[in-house]
This record gives sequence, C-alpha cells and structure tokens, in this order.
Amino acid sequence: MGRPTIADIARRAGVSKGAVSFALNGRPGVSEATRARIFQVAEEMNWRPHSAARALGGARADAVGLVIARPARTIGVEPFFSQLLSGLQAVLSAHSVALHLMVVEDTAAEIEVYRRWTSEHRVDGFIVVDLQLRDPRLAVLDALGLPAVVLGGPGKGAGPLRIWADDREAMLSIVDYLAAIGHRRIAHLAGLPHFQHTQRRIRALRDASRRLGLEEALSVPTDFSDAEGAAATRTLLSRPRRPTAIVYDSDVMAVAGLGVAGEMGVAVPGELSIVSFDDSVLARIVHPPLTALSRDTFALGEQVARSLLAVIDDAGPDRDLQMPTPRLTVRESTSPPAGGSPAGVNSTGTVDSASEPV
Amino acid sequence: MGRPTIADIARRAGVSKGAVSFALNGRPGVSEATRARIFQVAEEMNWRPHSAARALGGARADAVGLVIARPARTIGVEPFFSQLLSGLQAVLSAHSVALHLMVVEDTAAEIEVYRRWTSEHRVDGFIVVDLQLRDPRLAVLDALGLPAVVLGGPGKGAGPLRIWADDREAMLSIVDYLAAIGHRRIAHLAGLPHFQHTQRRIRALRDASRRLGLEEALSVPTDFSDAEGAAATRTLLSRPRRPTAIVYDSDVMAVAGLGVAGEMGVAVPGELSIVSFDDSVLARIVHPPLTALSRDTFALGEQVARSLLAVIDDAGPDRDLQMPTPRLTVRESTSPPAGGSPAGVNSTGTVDSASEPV
DNA sequence: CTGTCTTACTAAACCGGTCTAGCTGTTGCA
DNA sequence: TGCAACAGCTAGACCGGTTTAGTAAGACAG
Repeated sequence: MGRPTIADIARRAGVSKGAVSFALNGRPGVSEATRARIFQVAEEMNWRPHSAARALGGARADAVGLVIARPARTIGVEPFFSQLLSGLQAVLSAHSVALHLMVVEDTAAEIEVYRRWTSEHRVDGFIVVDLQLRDPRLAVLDALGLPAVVLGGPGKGAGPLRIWADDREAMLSIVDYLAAIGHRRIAHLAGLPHFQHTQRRIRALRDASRRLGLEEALSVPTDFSDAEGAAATRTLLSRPRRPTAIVYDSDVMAVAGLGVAGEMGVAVPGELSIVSFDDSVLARIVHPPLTALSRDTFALGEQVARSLLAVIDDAGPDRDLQMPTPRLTVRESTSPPAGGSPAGVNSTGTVDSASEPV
Repeated sequence: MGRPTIADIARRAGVSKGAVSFALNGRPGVSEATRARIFQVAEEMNWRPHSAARALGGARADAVGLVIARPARTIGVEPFFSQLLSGLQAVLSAHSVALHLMVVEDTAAEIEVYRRWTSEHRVDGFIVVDLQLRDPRLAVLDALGLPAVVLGGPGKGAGPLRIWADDREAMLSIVDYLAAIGHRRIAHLAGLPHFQHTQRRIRALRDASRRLGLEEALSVPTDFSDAEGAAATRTLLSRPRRPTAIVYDSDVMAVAGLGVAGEMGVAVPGELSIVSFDDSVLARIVHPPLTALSRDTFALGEQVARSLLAVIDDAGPDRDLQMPTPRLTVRESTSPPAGGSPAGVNSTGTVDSASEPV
C-alpha cells in the first residue's frame, strides 16, 4: 500500500473521513475521546497530509514566493539575501510553509512569474524586494489579488504592506559621524538610481551636507557591482582635491574601493575614511575592518515572514512596519582626515556654533 | 467567475474535459483540427493548469527540493550557493519546475524535511549538497524512493546520481604551481573534516608533498568560518618557521587570512603567498587580488538541474558525472617566496632532476 | 456486405483532502 | 411530556485536473 490517506485512518478508527478531517484540523465536530483516538491512529500509520489535495479544495498552497530579479550569472556576494533567506525560513518553517524561490533576469520576467505562480495556485503570497520608483510590480500584484509584503517604503495609501528601515536616518548618522570627526569632503557611491532607497539616501546626504555646511557631498550612482565600485573610487581618488571619506551603498563596493585605495597607495583610514552602508562578514574580514551600518537582516527576514503570514491569515489591520534604524559600527576604516580639522572646527578655522571650542 | 478551468474550455470549445486534457498535453486522442481549436480557446481564456490539481492525480509536483543545513544566523558570504542557485534556476525555470528551498540547522532537521516533503508530495526530487563521509542522508533518500542528485562523489555502487569536480587534481595543480615557483613550506586551511571533499583535498596535499619532497605541508581543519580562518592564520604566522604559502578552502577564509597578514605586517605576496580554493568576486575585489581556483559553479548548477530532471523523467542510464577540473587563476597574491629558491631548485640548493639548470 | 480495426471522442471514476447538509441521540426548559 | 437546541457524527458533493472504459463512425480486408 502507498502512503496512508485519511480514508485509511477513518477505516481503522471506525469513523468517517469527515470526522478524521475535523479531528486532525482541530475544529469542532468530534468529541475529545474520538479526536484522541484518531490522532493516535494517524500517528501509528505515520500519516501526513497530501499538500496538493489540501491545496485543491480552494485552500492554501502553504507556500510563499520570493522572486529576485538579477542577471543570473552576476548574482553577487550580497550576504543580504542569504541573511534575509535565513530569517524568512526561521519563521516559515516553524509554520510549515514552504518558500518558492526564483531568480530571474529582469523585472519583466519577475512579473511573468508572479502571474504564473498565481494562476497555478502555487503560492499564497509574495515577498517583494528591491522596491523601485514607480514600481510596475505593485499594480500587477494588486491586480492578481494575492497578499504581498514589500521590502521598502513607506508607501502612501493602499497597496501591499510594507516593511522598511529608515535609510534617511541611517545616512544622517553616518554623515553626522564623519562630520564630527572632521570630514568636510564626503563622497557617496550610491546604488541603482531607480531603487527607492537609493534616492532616499542621496537626498539625506544632500540635506545633511547643507545643514552641516560641508565643502562637498557628491553622490555617484552605480549598479552595485564591484567593478563600478572600483572604477568610481579610482575616479574620485584621481581628482586633485579628493574626498576624505567615501560612503559605499554596499559592502561589496566598499571592499572593492578599499582594494583600489590600496592599489593607489592611499592609506586607509589615514588619507581616506571608508564607510559601508551594509555590514556583514565581508566588512569584518578585510583589513582594516570597515566601519559599517549594522542592521539585523535576519530579524528583518523574520518580520517579513511573520507579516506575510498574518496578511495571508487576514489577521487584523497590520499596517506598514518600520524596523529599528541601523546603527553605525565604528571599526578601523575611519579616522579624522589627515591634516583635517578636529571635530567642531570647520575648514576655514571658524568654530561651529553648536560645538565647544577645544 | 474565477480562473477558467478545463471544464470552461471544454464547454466553450464544445468538447469534453477529457478531450481538452488530451489536447493541451499533446497526447493522441484528438484530431489536429480540434486540438488547434482547444488551444485557441485556452489561449483566449488565459488558462493555466492548477498545479495542485495536476499533482493530485498521482502526477508530478513540478518542483524539486534543495535543503541546506547551516546554522541560520551564520549563513555566510559563500557566493557558492548563490551561483549554484542561479545555475539551477536557469534550467529549472526553463522547464517550469519550481525550486523549494529550505535552510535548516543541522543534518537531522534536513532529513526531517526530506521526509516531510516526500510524504506531502511537495517535490519530485532532491538536490543534496555538502556530501559527508558515511553520509546518513543517502540511506534516507534511498528509503524514500525519490530521485536525487548528489553534489560530490564519486560514489561506489548504487545510490543517487553524483556530480563532482576533481578536488584531488585541483589541489595537485595548486601545490605543483606553488612548488614550481619555489615554495617548500605550504599550509592548508581545510574545511569541515567530515565533508568528503575536505578529506580528498587533505590527502592530495599530503601525496603531492611526498612526491615533491616538500619541507612541510600541514592541513588544519576549520569550520569554514572567517573567524576560524583568521585564528588559524594567526597561529600559523606566529610560528618561528612559518609557511611561505597558505591554501584556503574557501575565499571567505582566504580574505580573512589576508586581513590577518596585513594586521601582522606580513607582506602578501612578498612574505606570504595566498591561494583560495574558491574563486568569486570576493577573491577579485581585495587587494592584492587572490590567486584562486576558478570553477564554473553556475555551470555546475545547470548540470545538476539537468541531471535531476533526467532522473525524474527516467531518461536513460545517466551515470555519475564529472565536471571539468577547476583551473588555477594566478593573480597577485602569489609570488616566489622571499629569499626562497627559484623554480626547480630545492632548499638544499640541489637541482631537481626534471628541470633545466638556470 | 459483413466483420474487424482504428480514430476521435465522451462519460465517469479517481486522486486525497475539505466542507456542507443532514441524521441521530441526548439534554434543557417550559 | 413535548419540543427545541445541540453535540457528535456520517454521507457525499466538491476542488480541477488525469486517465480509463466505452461508444460511434469511418476505413479497409475478405
């Protein structure tokens, strides 16, 4: 005989299929005594529900989908995704919900997968990452009518639930720190310009620069790749008046930048301070270890999973959620600039109003 | 009305459900004219099969499973998995087969997932990674009776299909190269000792050392983490007579080792040559870029997916498969040892029999 | 012209669950 | 005592496909 079905259990327990279904799903309609007996028989026969059969009755697929749009061969080191995955799994597997993962080439393909999985009833909901400006995926997901949780935001009005960390505050904390130790010329190697968080970071830097009266605060967009990170760094460091600090939007780029500095004989942190917007093993293992923004990506994954399951369960009015603002972990890649001004004193030698004279 | 079902199509095309099923699945039993008409109606109504309904009839789940046993929070940078995933997806998605991914804590949990997914009919087969010595998972998979492809091998006799690259040859090529440029004291920071490939590499180093008459060739097992990689490197470099070259089993450890060298003031490659057994962005972006063994992990993923689909389809006697031996990519982290012997001349100053006197 | 074989199709069973309608026996209350 | 309410259960429809058994019509051989 193949695997046992509820019919087998029903026969052996001397009840009907329906009673077995009620009992095993913890719903009323059977006495405690019968329920216990059915549980015991199910245990004995080592019964497990057939996921397809369950999903057929219009019920759950007990799976959620995650589609990542990245050119297949260039999926990088980004520890972000592995961390996120771990966090997601921690929660999902506790609820016996599987994760359907797919890596596709571009947003168009991603949308196609959303459509297919929806019409095939493969998943109960989606996790959306890499939120873009005027993101075309949101309308599609809305039309498909499946629950979704979006990483990034906040959004205005309707649309799927969003979860995000405050990129603006994070960038401000970096710039404040750099300015406090005396940096006046700061560059920022940003990510893809059509990502929302990229824009938010760029704006934050500009605002902070204005407020602090920095001499220079330049954001350079890149594609997040090590190659562009290295190239842009080389360009910046070749200028006659180069920045004394560079903020990188990803740790891969930061490490690449560190490599370029080494190659050009620019001492880190002596002549150049480096800050990574992303903390991971990568930032810790290089020499010098990088000052970086630490966020708990694992916890983010857990939260996303929890929220998605809640939305699927129609559990209450879970509104957009903000994660704790990432905190700056200072390591050895940052120091006051060589020959620079001490904290509180700007490049012209005048004292900032807010600070104590030293 | 909800999504269209084959019953809707049948009604509109004026045929029976059975005819529609035959037509859409390309099996005989309908005329070409009818088939075309059915296809057109299905197209018009934008019909997609309900994966659960299909899976219910004892048929395919159209999904394969990949379970990775790693402590959730410590999933590292390992680009290996992202690359492998990309390769897998490239093939799987072309066949509309989904990938069920799960990250678990340990082998016991992994086995539990195999059992659950099997009895829930969630997947048609498994991809098994991190092959161990006397691997307990093989017996379980065999008992479950689901197709599987194992990364690592070769295996003797029965069991699931295996796919592997020749770790022995790879290690030999590294040692031969290092010896050729004059290194006589080589250390090897190995991975987890219960992994098969770890043992194979350790043995290869020992054999090569004997053959080449090296002064020292030490393998140190680690847990693949950056922390142990750094610690072991520190120990090695603190010894009075330290190795002139270190081979790292993963690029994360290699980069960590590079960091330690920098911190201890040991010049790379001047005083220490570093080779990584794994090539990725990581190896390229540090300074100096690392000499590393390049293997096409993406292609490996593709091959694994192709083989698994073939096994699932019962397609022929696909036997164990060997991938091309990885080739050494020489970058700037290796050079002849400081004060060492030139190629072909051993430490006692005598000339190797096989080489031309310089 | 009959009998057999093939082709093209239909009707209905089936997969393994969920869920609703209905049936029975007991209890509560007027 | 009589009736309603309810707990505890059963029978069977149902989800959307696949697959098998059966049928009607046409082709072909003898």
